[in-house]
Amino acid sequence: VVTAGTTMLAYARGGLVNDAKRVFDCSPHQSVVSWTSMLDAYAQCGDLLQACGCFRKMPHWNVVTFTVLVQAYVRAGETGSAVGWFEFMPQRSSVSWNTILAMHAQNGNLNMAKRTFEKMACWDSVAWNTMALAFALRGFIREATAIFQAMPEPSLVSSNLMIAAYAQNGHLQKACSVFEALEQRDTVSWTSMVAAFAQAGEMARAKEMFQVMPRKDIWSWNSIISAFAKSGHDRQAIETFHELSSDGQCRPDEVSFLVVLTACSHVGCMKEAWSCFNSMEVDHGLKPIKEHYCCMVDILSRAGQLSRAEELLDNMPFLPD
RNA sequence: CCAAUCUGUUAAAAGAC
Repeated sequence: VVTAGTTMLAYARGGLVNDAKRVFDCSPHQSVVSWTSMLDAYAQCGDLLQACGCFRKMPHWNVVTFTVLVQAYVRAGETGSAVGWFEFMPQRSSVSWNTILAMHAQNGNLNMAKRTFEKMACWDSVAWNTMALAFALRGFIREATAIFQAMPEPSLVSSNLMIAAYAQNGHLQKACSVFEALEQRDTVSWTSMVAAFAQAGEMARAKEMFQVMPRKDIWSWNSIISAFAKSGHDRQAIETFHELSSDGQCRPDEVSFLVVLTACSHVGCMKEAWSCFNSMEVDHGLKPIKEHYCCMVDILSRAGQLSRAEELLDNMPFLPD
């Protein structure tokens, strides 16, 4: 019973809801925790209907259950229902409050974010970070800075988000200062700097950051590949993608393919695009999604291969829109 | 503390300017 939730969560993170469900069904005794993990699995894969169904079937709910449900509505973009359930739930934890706060921040609803923040009984590090983000996303970088400086206990996440906030608002130097002031850095810090230099058009320094960073994850790879593709270094993007494909630590994901297909499209290299697209499923077990098809159709159309583009659309496993 | 919340990578088009 204790490990069922953990196992299910592992499956859920990998997008393997069905496996999570199997573990759940095989558990001799289903606790609130395993029910909630199952609910979360549906929420994480974006299946709101299943999530709601799961919620209704549960024998008991607690504050975590409700919060996961609220989060499911947030992920589905159902702001009203999220708030509705948030207000309905019998108790709210700081995580519940932070969930709603983050929703308003992501929606760019600064006023609601402020109101929520003011209503909170206490502000933990997540609440402070989310509030700084709310300002940064709307371009209020001075206010974000003020929040950052007012934080009682800024965390690595706080610094990382400020690096990105400064970079996205054109303050590369400030991003660098925050990065240099860090005593501990994680992969997010480094990747944020790769993106920061790239956004400022400093590709040489972006590349250098990528090369010297102590550990790279898939986000780091995608970040540099995307930077190459956006700056017209499409051959480098494709080359780096191939390095990633033969890397021992990381495997390309859906984003990697989307980005490399874009690079192929820029250079008009249909052969390369096809071979990438095909290797997605064959070599990497990744199902192309709408965006990949879109990109391929675009490449084929530009190359004048309209019949092949149509053929691809006809063989798509989902309905075109 | 068996589950929930904050940070880095995402194509094209449209719209706005």
